[in-house]
Amino acid sequence: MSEPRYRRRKEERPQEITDAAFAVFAEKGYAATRVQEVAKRAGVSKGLMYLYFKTKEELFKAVIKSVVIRRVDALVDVVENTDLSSEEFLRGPMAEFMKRIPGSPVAVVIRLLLSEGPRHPDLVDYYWENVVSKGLGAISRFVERGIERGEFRKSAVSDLPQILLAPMMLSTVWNMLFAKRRLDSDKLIDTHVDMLLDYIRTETVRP
Amino acid sequence: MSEPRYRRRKEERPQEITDAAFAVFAEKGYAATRVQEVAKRAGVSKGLMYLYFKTKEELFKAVIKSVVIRRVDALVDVVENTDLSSEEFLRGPMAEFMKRIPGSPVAVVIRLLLSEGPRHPDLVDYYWENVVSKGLGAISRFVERGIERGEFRKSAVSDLPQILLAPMMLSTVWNMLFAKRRLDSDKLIDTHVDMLLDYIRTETVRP
Amino acid sequence: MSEPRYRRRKEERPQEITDAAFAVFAEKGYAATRVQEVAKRAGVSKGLMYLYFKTKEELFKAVIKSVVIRRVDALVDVVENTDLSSEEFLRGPMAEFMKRIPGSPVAVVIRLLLSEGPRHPDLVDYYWENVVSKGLGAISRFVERGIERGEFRKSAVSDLPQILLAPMMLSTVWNMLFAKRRLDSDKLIDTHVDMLLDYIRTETVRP
Amino acid sequence: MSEPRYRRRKEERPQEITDAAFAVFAEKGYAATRVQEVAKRAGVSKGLMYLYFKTKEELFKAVIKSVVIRRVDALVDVVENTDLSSEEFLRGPMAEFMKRIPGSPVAVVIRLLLSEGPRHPDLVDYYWENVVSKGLGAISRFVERGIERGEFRKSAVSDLPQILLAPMMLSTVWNMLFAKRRLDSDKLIDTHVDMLLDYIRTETVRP
DNA sequence: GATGAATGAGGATTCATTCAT
DNA sequence: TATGAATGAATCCTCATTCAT
Repeated sequence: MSEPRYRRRKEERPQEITDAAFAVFAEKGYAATRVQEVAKRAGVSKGLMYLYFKTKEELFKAVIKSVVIRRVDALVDVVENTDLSSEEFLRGPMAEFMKRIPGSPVAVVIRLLLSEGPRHPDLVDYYWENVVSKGLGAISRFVERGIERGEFRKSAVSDLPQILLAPMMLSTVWNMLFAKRRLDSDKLIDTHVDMLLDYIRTETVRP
Repeated sequence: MSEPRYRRRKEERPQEITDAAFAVFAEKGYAATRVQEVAKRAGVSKGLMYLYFKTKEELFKAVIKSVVIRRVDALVDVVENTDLSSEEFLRGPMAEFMKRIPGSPVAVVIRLLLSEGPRHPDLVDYYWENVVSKGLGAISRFVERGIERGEFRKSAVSDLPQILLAPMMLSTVWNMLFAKRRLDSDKLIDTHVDMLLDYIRTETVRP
Repeated sequence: MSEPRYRRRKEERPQEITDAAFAVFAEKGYAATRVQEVAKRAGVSKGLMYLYFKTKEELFKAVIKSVVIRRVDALVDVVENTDLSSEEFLRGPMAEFMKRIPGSPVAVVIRLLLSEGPRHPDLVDYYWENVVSKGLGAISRFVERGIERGEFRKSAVSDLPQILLAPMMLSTVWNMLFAKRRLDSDKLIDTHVDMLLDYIRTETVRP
Repeated sequence: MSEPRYRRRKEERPQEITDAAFAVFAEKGYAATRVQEVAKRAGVSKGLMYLYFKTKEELFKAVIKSVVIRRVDALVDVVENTDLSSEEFLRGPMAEFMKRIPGSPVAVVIRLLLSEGPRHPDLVDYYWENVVSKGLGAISRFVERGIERGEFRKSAVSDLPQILLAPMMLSTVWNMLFAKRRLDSDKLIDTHVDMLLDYIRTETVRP
């Protein structure tokens, strides 16, 4: 009697729409994206979209947030709860994480925020609070812990957690701009981690 | 003796227009920029714009190129002709250069290319050939020269000149997104140069 | 209780729009017609026009075709299926047909094709194939049949079906140019038919 | 000292401009003609054109009139002063005249008047008075004279001088529309003259 | 709830005309 | 005079949003 499939779709609609929207925004950017096109990809009528999202801008915000929400705390949790040594953590989970970013939805979000950010300061704030500040906080704590444990020495890195992320950022931008000129993103990040460890490790490894 | 309605200034117009266009594009991005608005800022009528640039797109390309043209070879020349030691050069002119980028028109170009690039592959190619490939080439040669001179050891950096630019890139993106959350860009770059030198220098300095 | 802002009438719209467009094109010609004005006359918004016709040109073509389609085969059928004698047919249905043209939409189409034809060769071809060539073919067959039946003699008219239509054409152009200087179109055509019959009939009527 | 070539050009300018304008109008029609393009073809600057013709419309009128002025009275004179028999005149000079029209500037004028006429009633009046009414008047007088001389019988043709011009008109329109589908214009006119003579001649020629 | 027909403000572009040089 | 740089009204077309069905 009941129509569970229909009911189910109804609940999943917003997600389906933001997914479709994400895909189109990623491809064309905000301005060049037609609401119509998003509706089509979501398999939904234009009118229905406006039932869930009052304007194109609101849809845009929902898209950004939906991507962010799914990622937040992914890394943070691991940082706090790992029992690896600092070096092992950096070379392992941390490097893995950084290598994944350039090809991930986060890259798309960065691009979208770069172009639309100025007109959506609230979105930027949202991104800052939920992603960047949390992430940087975790890195800072990680470095402090390394120092406390005697694994790391004191250095400017303590105040500049961003330095860890620099190659990830470069790789992300590179991929978006010069996709056809390959950059060995993994090697870049590994080398940077090597370099960083040489720099902040207490025991000197090089002979 | 009323003011003349306009001045004839054929020579200066293109520059005046691209300058105004750069400002507006920087502020609003390509899509959100109205040709009308550019005209207004250039102190020129809408119609005149089309006398110098056939379409909005052509204007966009001209703007990008005008920025690029003015910068090209700035760094490259110095790299080739300096008589500083490799370390001095890195800490001096090279660091200076990298510190200037985030606040320069180049940052704007990067943002514009990130959002409009996919629809203007020729522009991206242009940027690649005139800026990125030249710059990376110069860095590569600089590293090789350091090795030949016995100042640097062989390392992954030889194949990854990008690693040198990573903090500059991060700083650039950071500034565009989080202008209000200050990042000590200079310290970031200096620290990175320290780290890099530690990594590739032949004589170990740390005790 | 207020009037609805608009009605949904997908089926009727194209016809309504081409009808309105025909009227405006007839009055002002293609170039001087504003899409806006057509919309207004059709009681429709500007935007809706573009839902049914992608460009002003496409609308133009649709208008021409809609007029043509409604007329095609009107005469042709009668020619093929009449059981009147050739003379009766010429003086009756054929003369009737020719007298109607100058005041009909076909006259407007001719005017539009004359001014816009060079830029729409496909339209001219369409008009040729669907109207002119069919019509001339029918006239040719009619003359041949008259000869076979012994009603008409062989003459240059067999190869020049256009000669029959000459006064119709003159009348059409006259009306469009000199509407205010009356031309007795009917008498012109009747006289021409008289003349033609005298010329091609086998039995000499005049004493 | 003096600059005769310069002076001479100055006097010929209006003619040169209307000639160039005629060519462009003939090719593109009034609306699609750019003043710029006319200036270019006349080898003159845009600004100078406006010294001779205050607006594009005025230029248009001048063009029409310049064509008309050169033709007026061409035929008329001959009609009045010939010493040929009526039949000889019809088969000779008159037929020649009609055969020339379809390929002459007059054809262009007709096309232009058809499309722009409604917005230039004064031009149409001008054309009427200087060309059509004179021409028709001459034909009428010619027919009357034939009757007086006993060469022609009384007929409807007396009141319908247009009937003589019908094939010329058809040929003219045909050429403008269907240039690529050849019509034997000369044969059409000759046949029509045959037909007409058979119709209005007093002595019956056919056996 | 769904749909997509209908709306109309907004933006790029053209081109007749003006006017500083 | 003669030029063509400069103007801006006018026009086509797009697309986010609404709303009758």
